[in-house]
Formats: sequence, C-alpha cells, structure tokens
Amino acid sequence: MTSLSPAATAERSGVSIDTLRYYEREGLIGPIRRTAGGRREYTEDDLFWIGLITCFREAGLGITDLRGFVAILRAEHSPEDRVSFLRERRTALEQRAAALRRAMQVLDEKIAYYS
Amino acid sequence: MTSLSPAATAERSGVSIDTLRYYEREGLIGPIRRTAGGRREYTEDDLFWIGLITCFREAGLGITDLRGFVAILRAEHSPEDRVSFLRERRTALEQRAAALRRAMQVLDEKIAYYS
DNA sequence: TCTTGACCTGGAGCGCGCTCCAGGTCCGAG
DNA sequence: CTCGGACCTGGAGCGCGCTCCAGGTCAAGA
Repeated sequence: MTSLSPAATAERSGVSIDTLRYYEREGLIGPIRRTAGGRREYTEDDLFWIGLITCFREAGLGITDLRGFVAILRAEHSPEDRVSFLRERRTALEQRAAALRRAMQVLDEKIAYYS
Repeated sequence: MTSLSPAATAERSGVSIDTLRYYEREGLIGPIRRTAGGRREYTEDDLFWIGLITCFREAGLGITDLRGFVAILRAEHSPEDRVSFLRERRTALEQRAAALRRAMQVLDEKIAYYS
C-alpha cells in the first residue's frame, strides 16, 4: 500500500501541512496512520477524503458543518437521519447558489451597461 | 423625499445598525446624509445600494472585493477598466458556482446511496 | 557518527467581518 | 423643563479558519 509523506500530501491535495494537521485536530480527516517514529503516513483514501473536504470548503461550508457531515457519515445513524441531514445541507447550498446567481446577474447587467 | 432612520433601515434591509455603520466606514455605502443634529438619514437609494452589497456578500464576496466594486462604479474609470474588472469578478463567481455544483453533486450521491 | 532537514506538539498570532460597549448627544412626548 | 430612548463616536472583543513559531524528535545520507 503506497503511503504519502505530509509534504507529498500537501503537494497533491493543494492543502498546506498546517491545514492538514488542523483538519485532523478538528476531526474532519483521519485519524491518520503513523510510523513507528510518530510521523504521519497518508493513504490514497485519505487523499480522496481530503479532496471531498476541500470541495465542501470551497463551496462555502464551515468547519462546523463539515464536522457534522463527517459525524453523520461515520457514526451510527439511521439512513433517515443521514438523508435528512444531507438534504438540509443541500438546501443550504441551493440558497448559496441562488445568491450567486443573483450576484452574477447584477454583474451581467453592469457589464452590459458599460459595454 | 422620504428618509429612513437607522433603525428603520436596519429593519428593512435586514442588516444590523452596527453593520450599516461598519459598511459606511469601509466605504461600501454612503456617505449617508445627516440631520442637523448628526443623525443618519438613509434614502431609498441607499437602501437599494445596501441590497446590492448584501447580495454580493451573500454570494461570498469579501469586503475588499466590494470596496473595489464600489470604487470602479463610482470613480472615473474607463468603460474598459470597468468591464474588465466586472468580468474578473464574474469569473470568480463562476468558479464558486462550480465548486457549489460539485459539492451538491457529492451530496446527491450520498443521498441516493442512503435512500 | 554527525549533520541536515522533514516532521512532531502545543500554543500564540492574525485578518476578516462583524458585534458590543462606554460615555456622551439629540430630541419628541409629557 | 425633564425624561427616556434612539442615536452618536472610538475602540475593544470575538469566532472562524487558518498560519506561524519554539523547542524538540526522527531518519537518511556523507
């Protein structure tokens, strides 16, 4: 199984080493496997998960939201709980998307006006 | 010309009085007309502008971005400058929108999985 | 073995976007 | 004229999401 050093993981994920540690402390990723000497060894799975987290962060979700997301996917919850949680998050994202569309429309109007 | 007290403006715009003052300090709105005694009197135009600012804030633009936006619309800039600035902002918003779509897709997959 | 550099931990620091507070002023109702 | 509440200013405080730092450990190469 290939394993990645912190530096390589930061490189490949586009997330800084400090931020990776921060995410781990906050419970968004990991716990990350360690070598005998205590160094972190990330796996491809970890990398994938980091990608998910990054995707949500870029979409504007906060750390707290993401903690909830992780909890719901990992812990024992009924499918109904999971689905309702996920739907709530989805609705929130839709509202953000609507705000974005409004803002873009305003920009388009201004662009048209000055063009 | 109708004019609005700070409290009424906060009420109608959904932005707190403190935040209205903050936006004014930051140059995002105003300067707001004052009464002889020094109290602020907002106009309908101010309210409209506050709505624009709020729209952009909700879409995720930062205060600095908005200061740039205000500057470009108010100060003397060539139409080309304005348009290129606006297009840049638009592109940034599009990227945010793309991130949102990706995140929503992930949620949809999870929802489908647990449904 | 020694050096060097990547990594470790715990905690402090920082920029953003508000939010709150103290201490004072304005002004309409009684 | 007095009272009280809305408003004023300048500045401190706060939560978030990192980011940086000190002081120490691990491990590969010379």
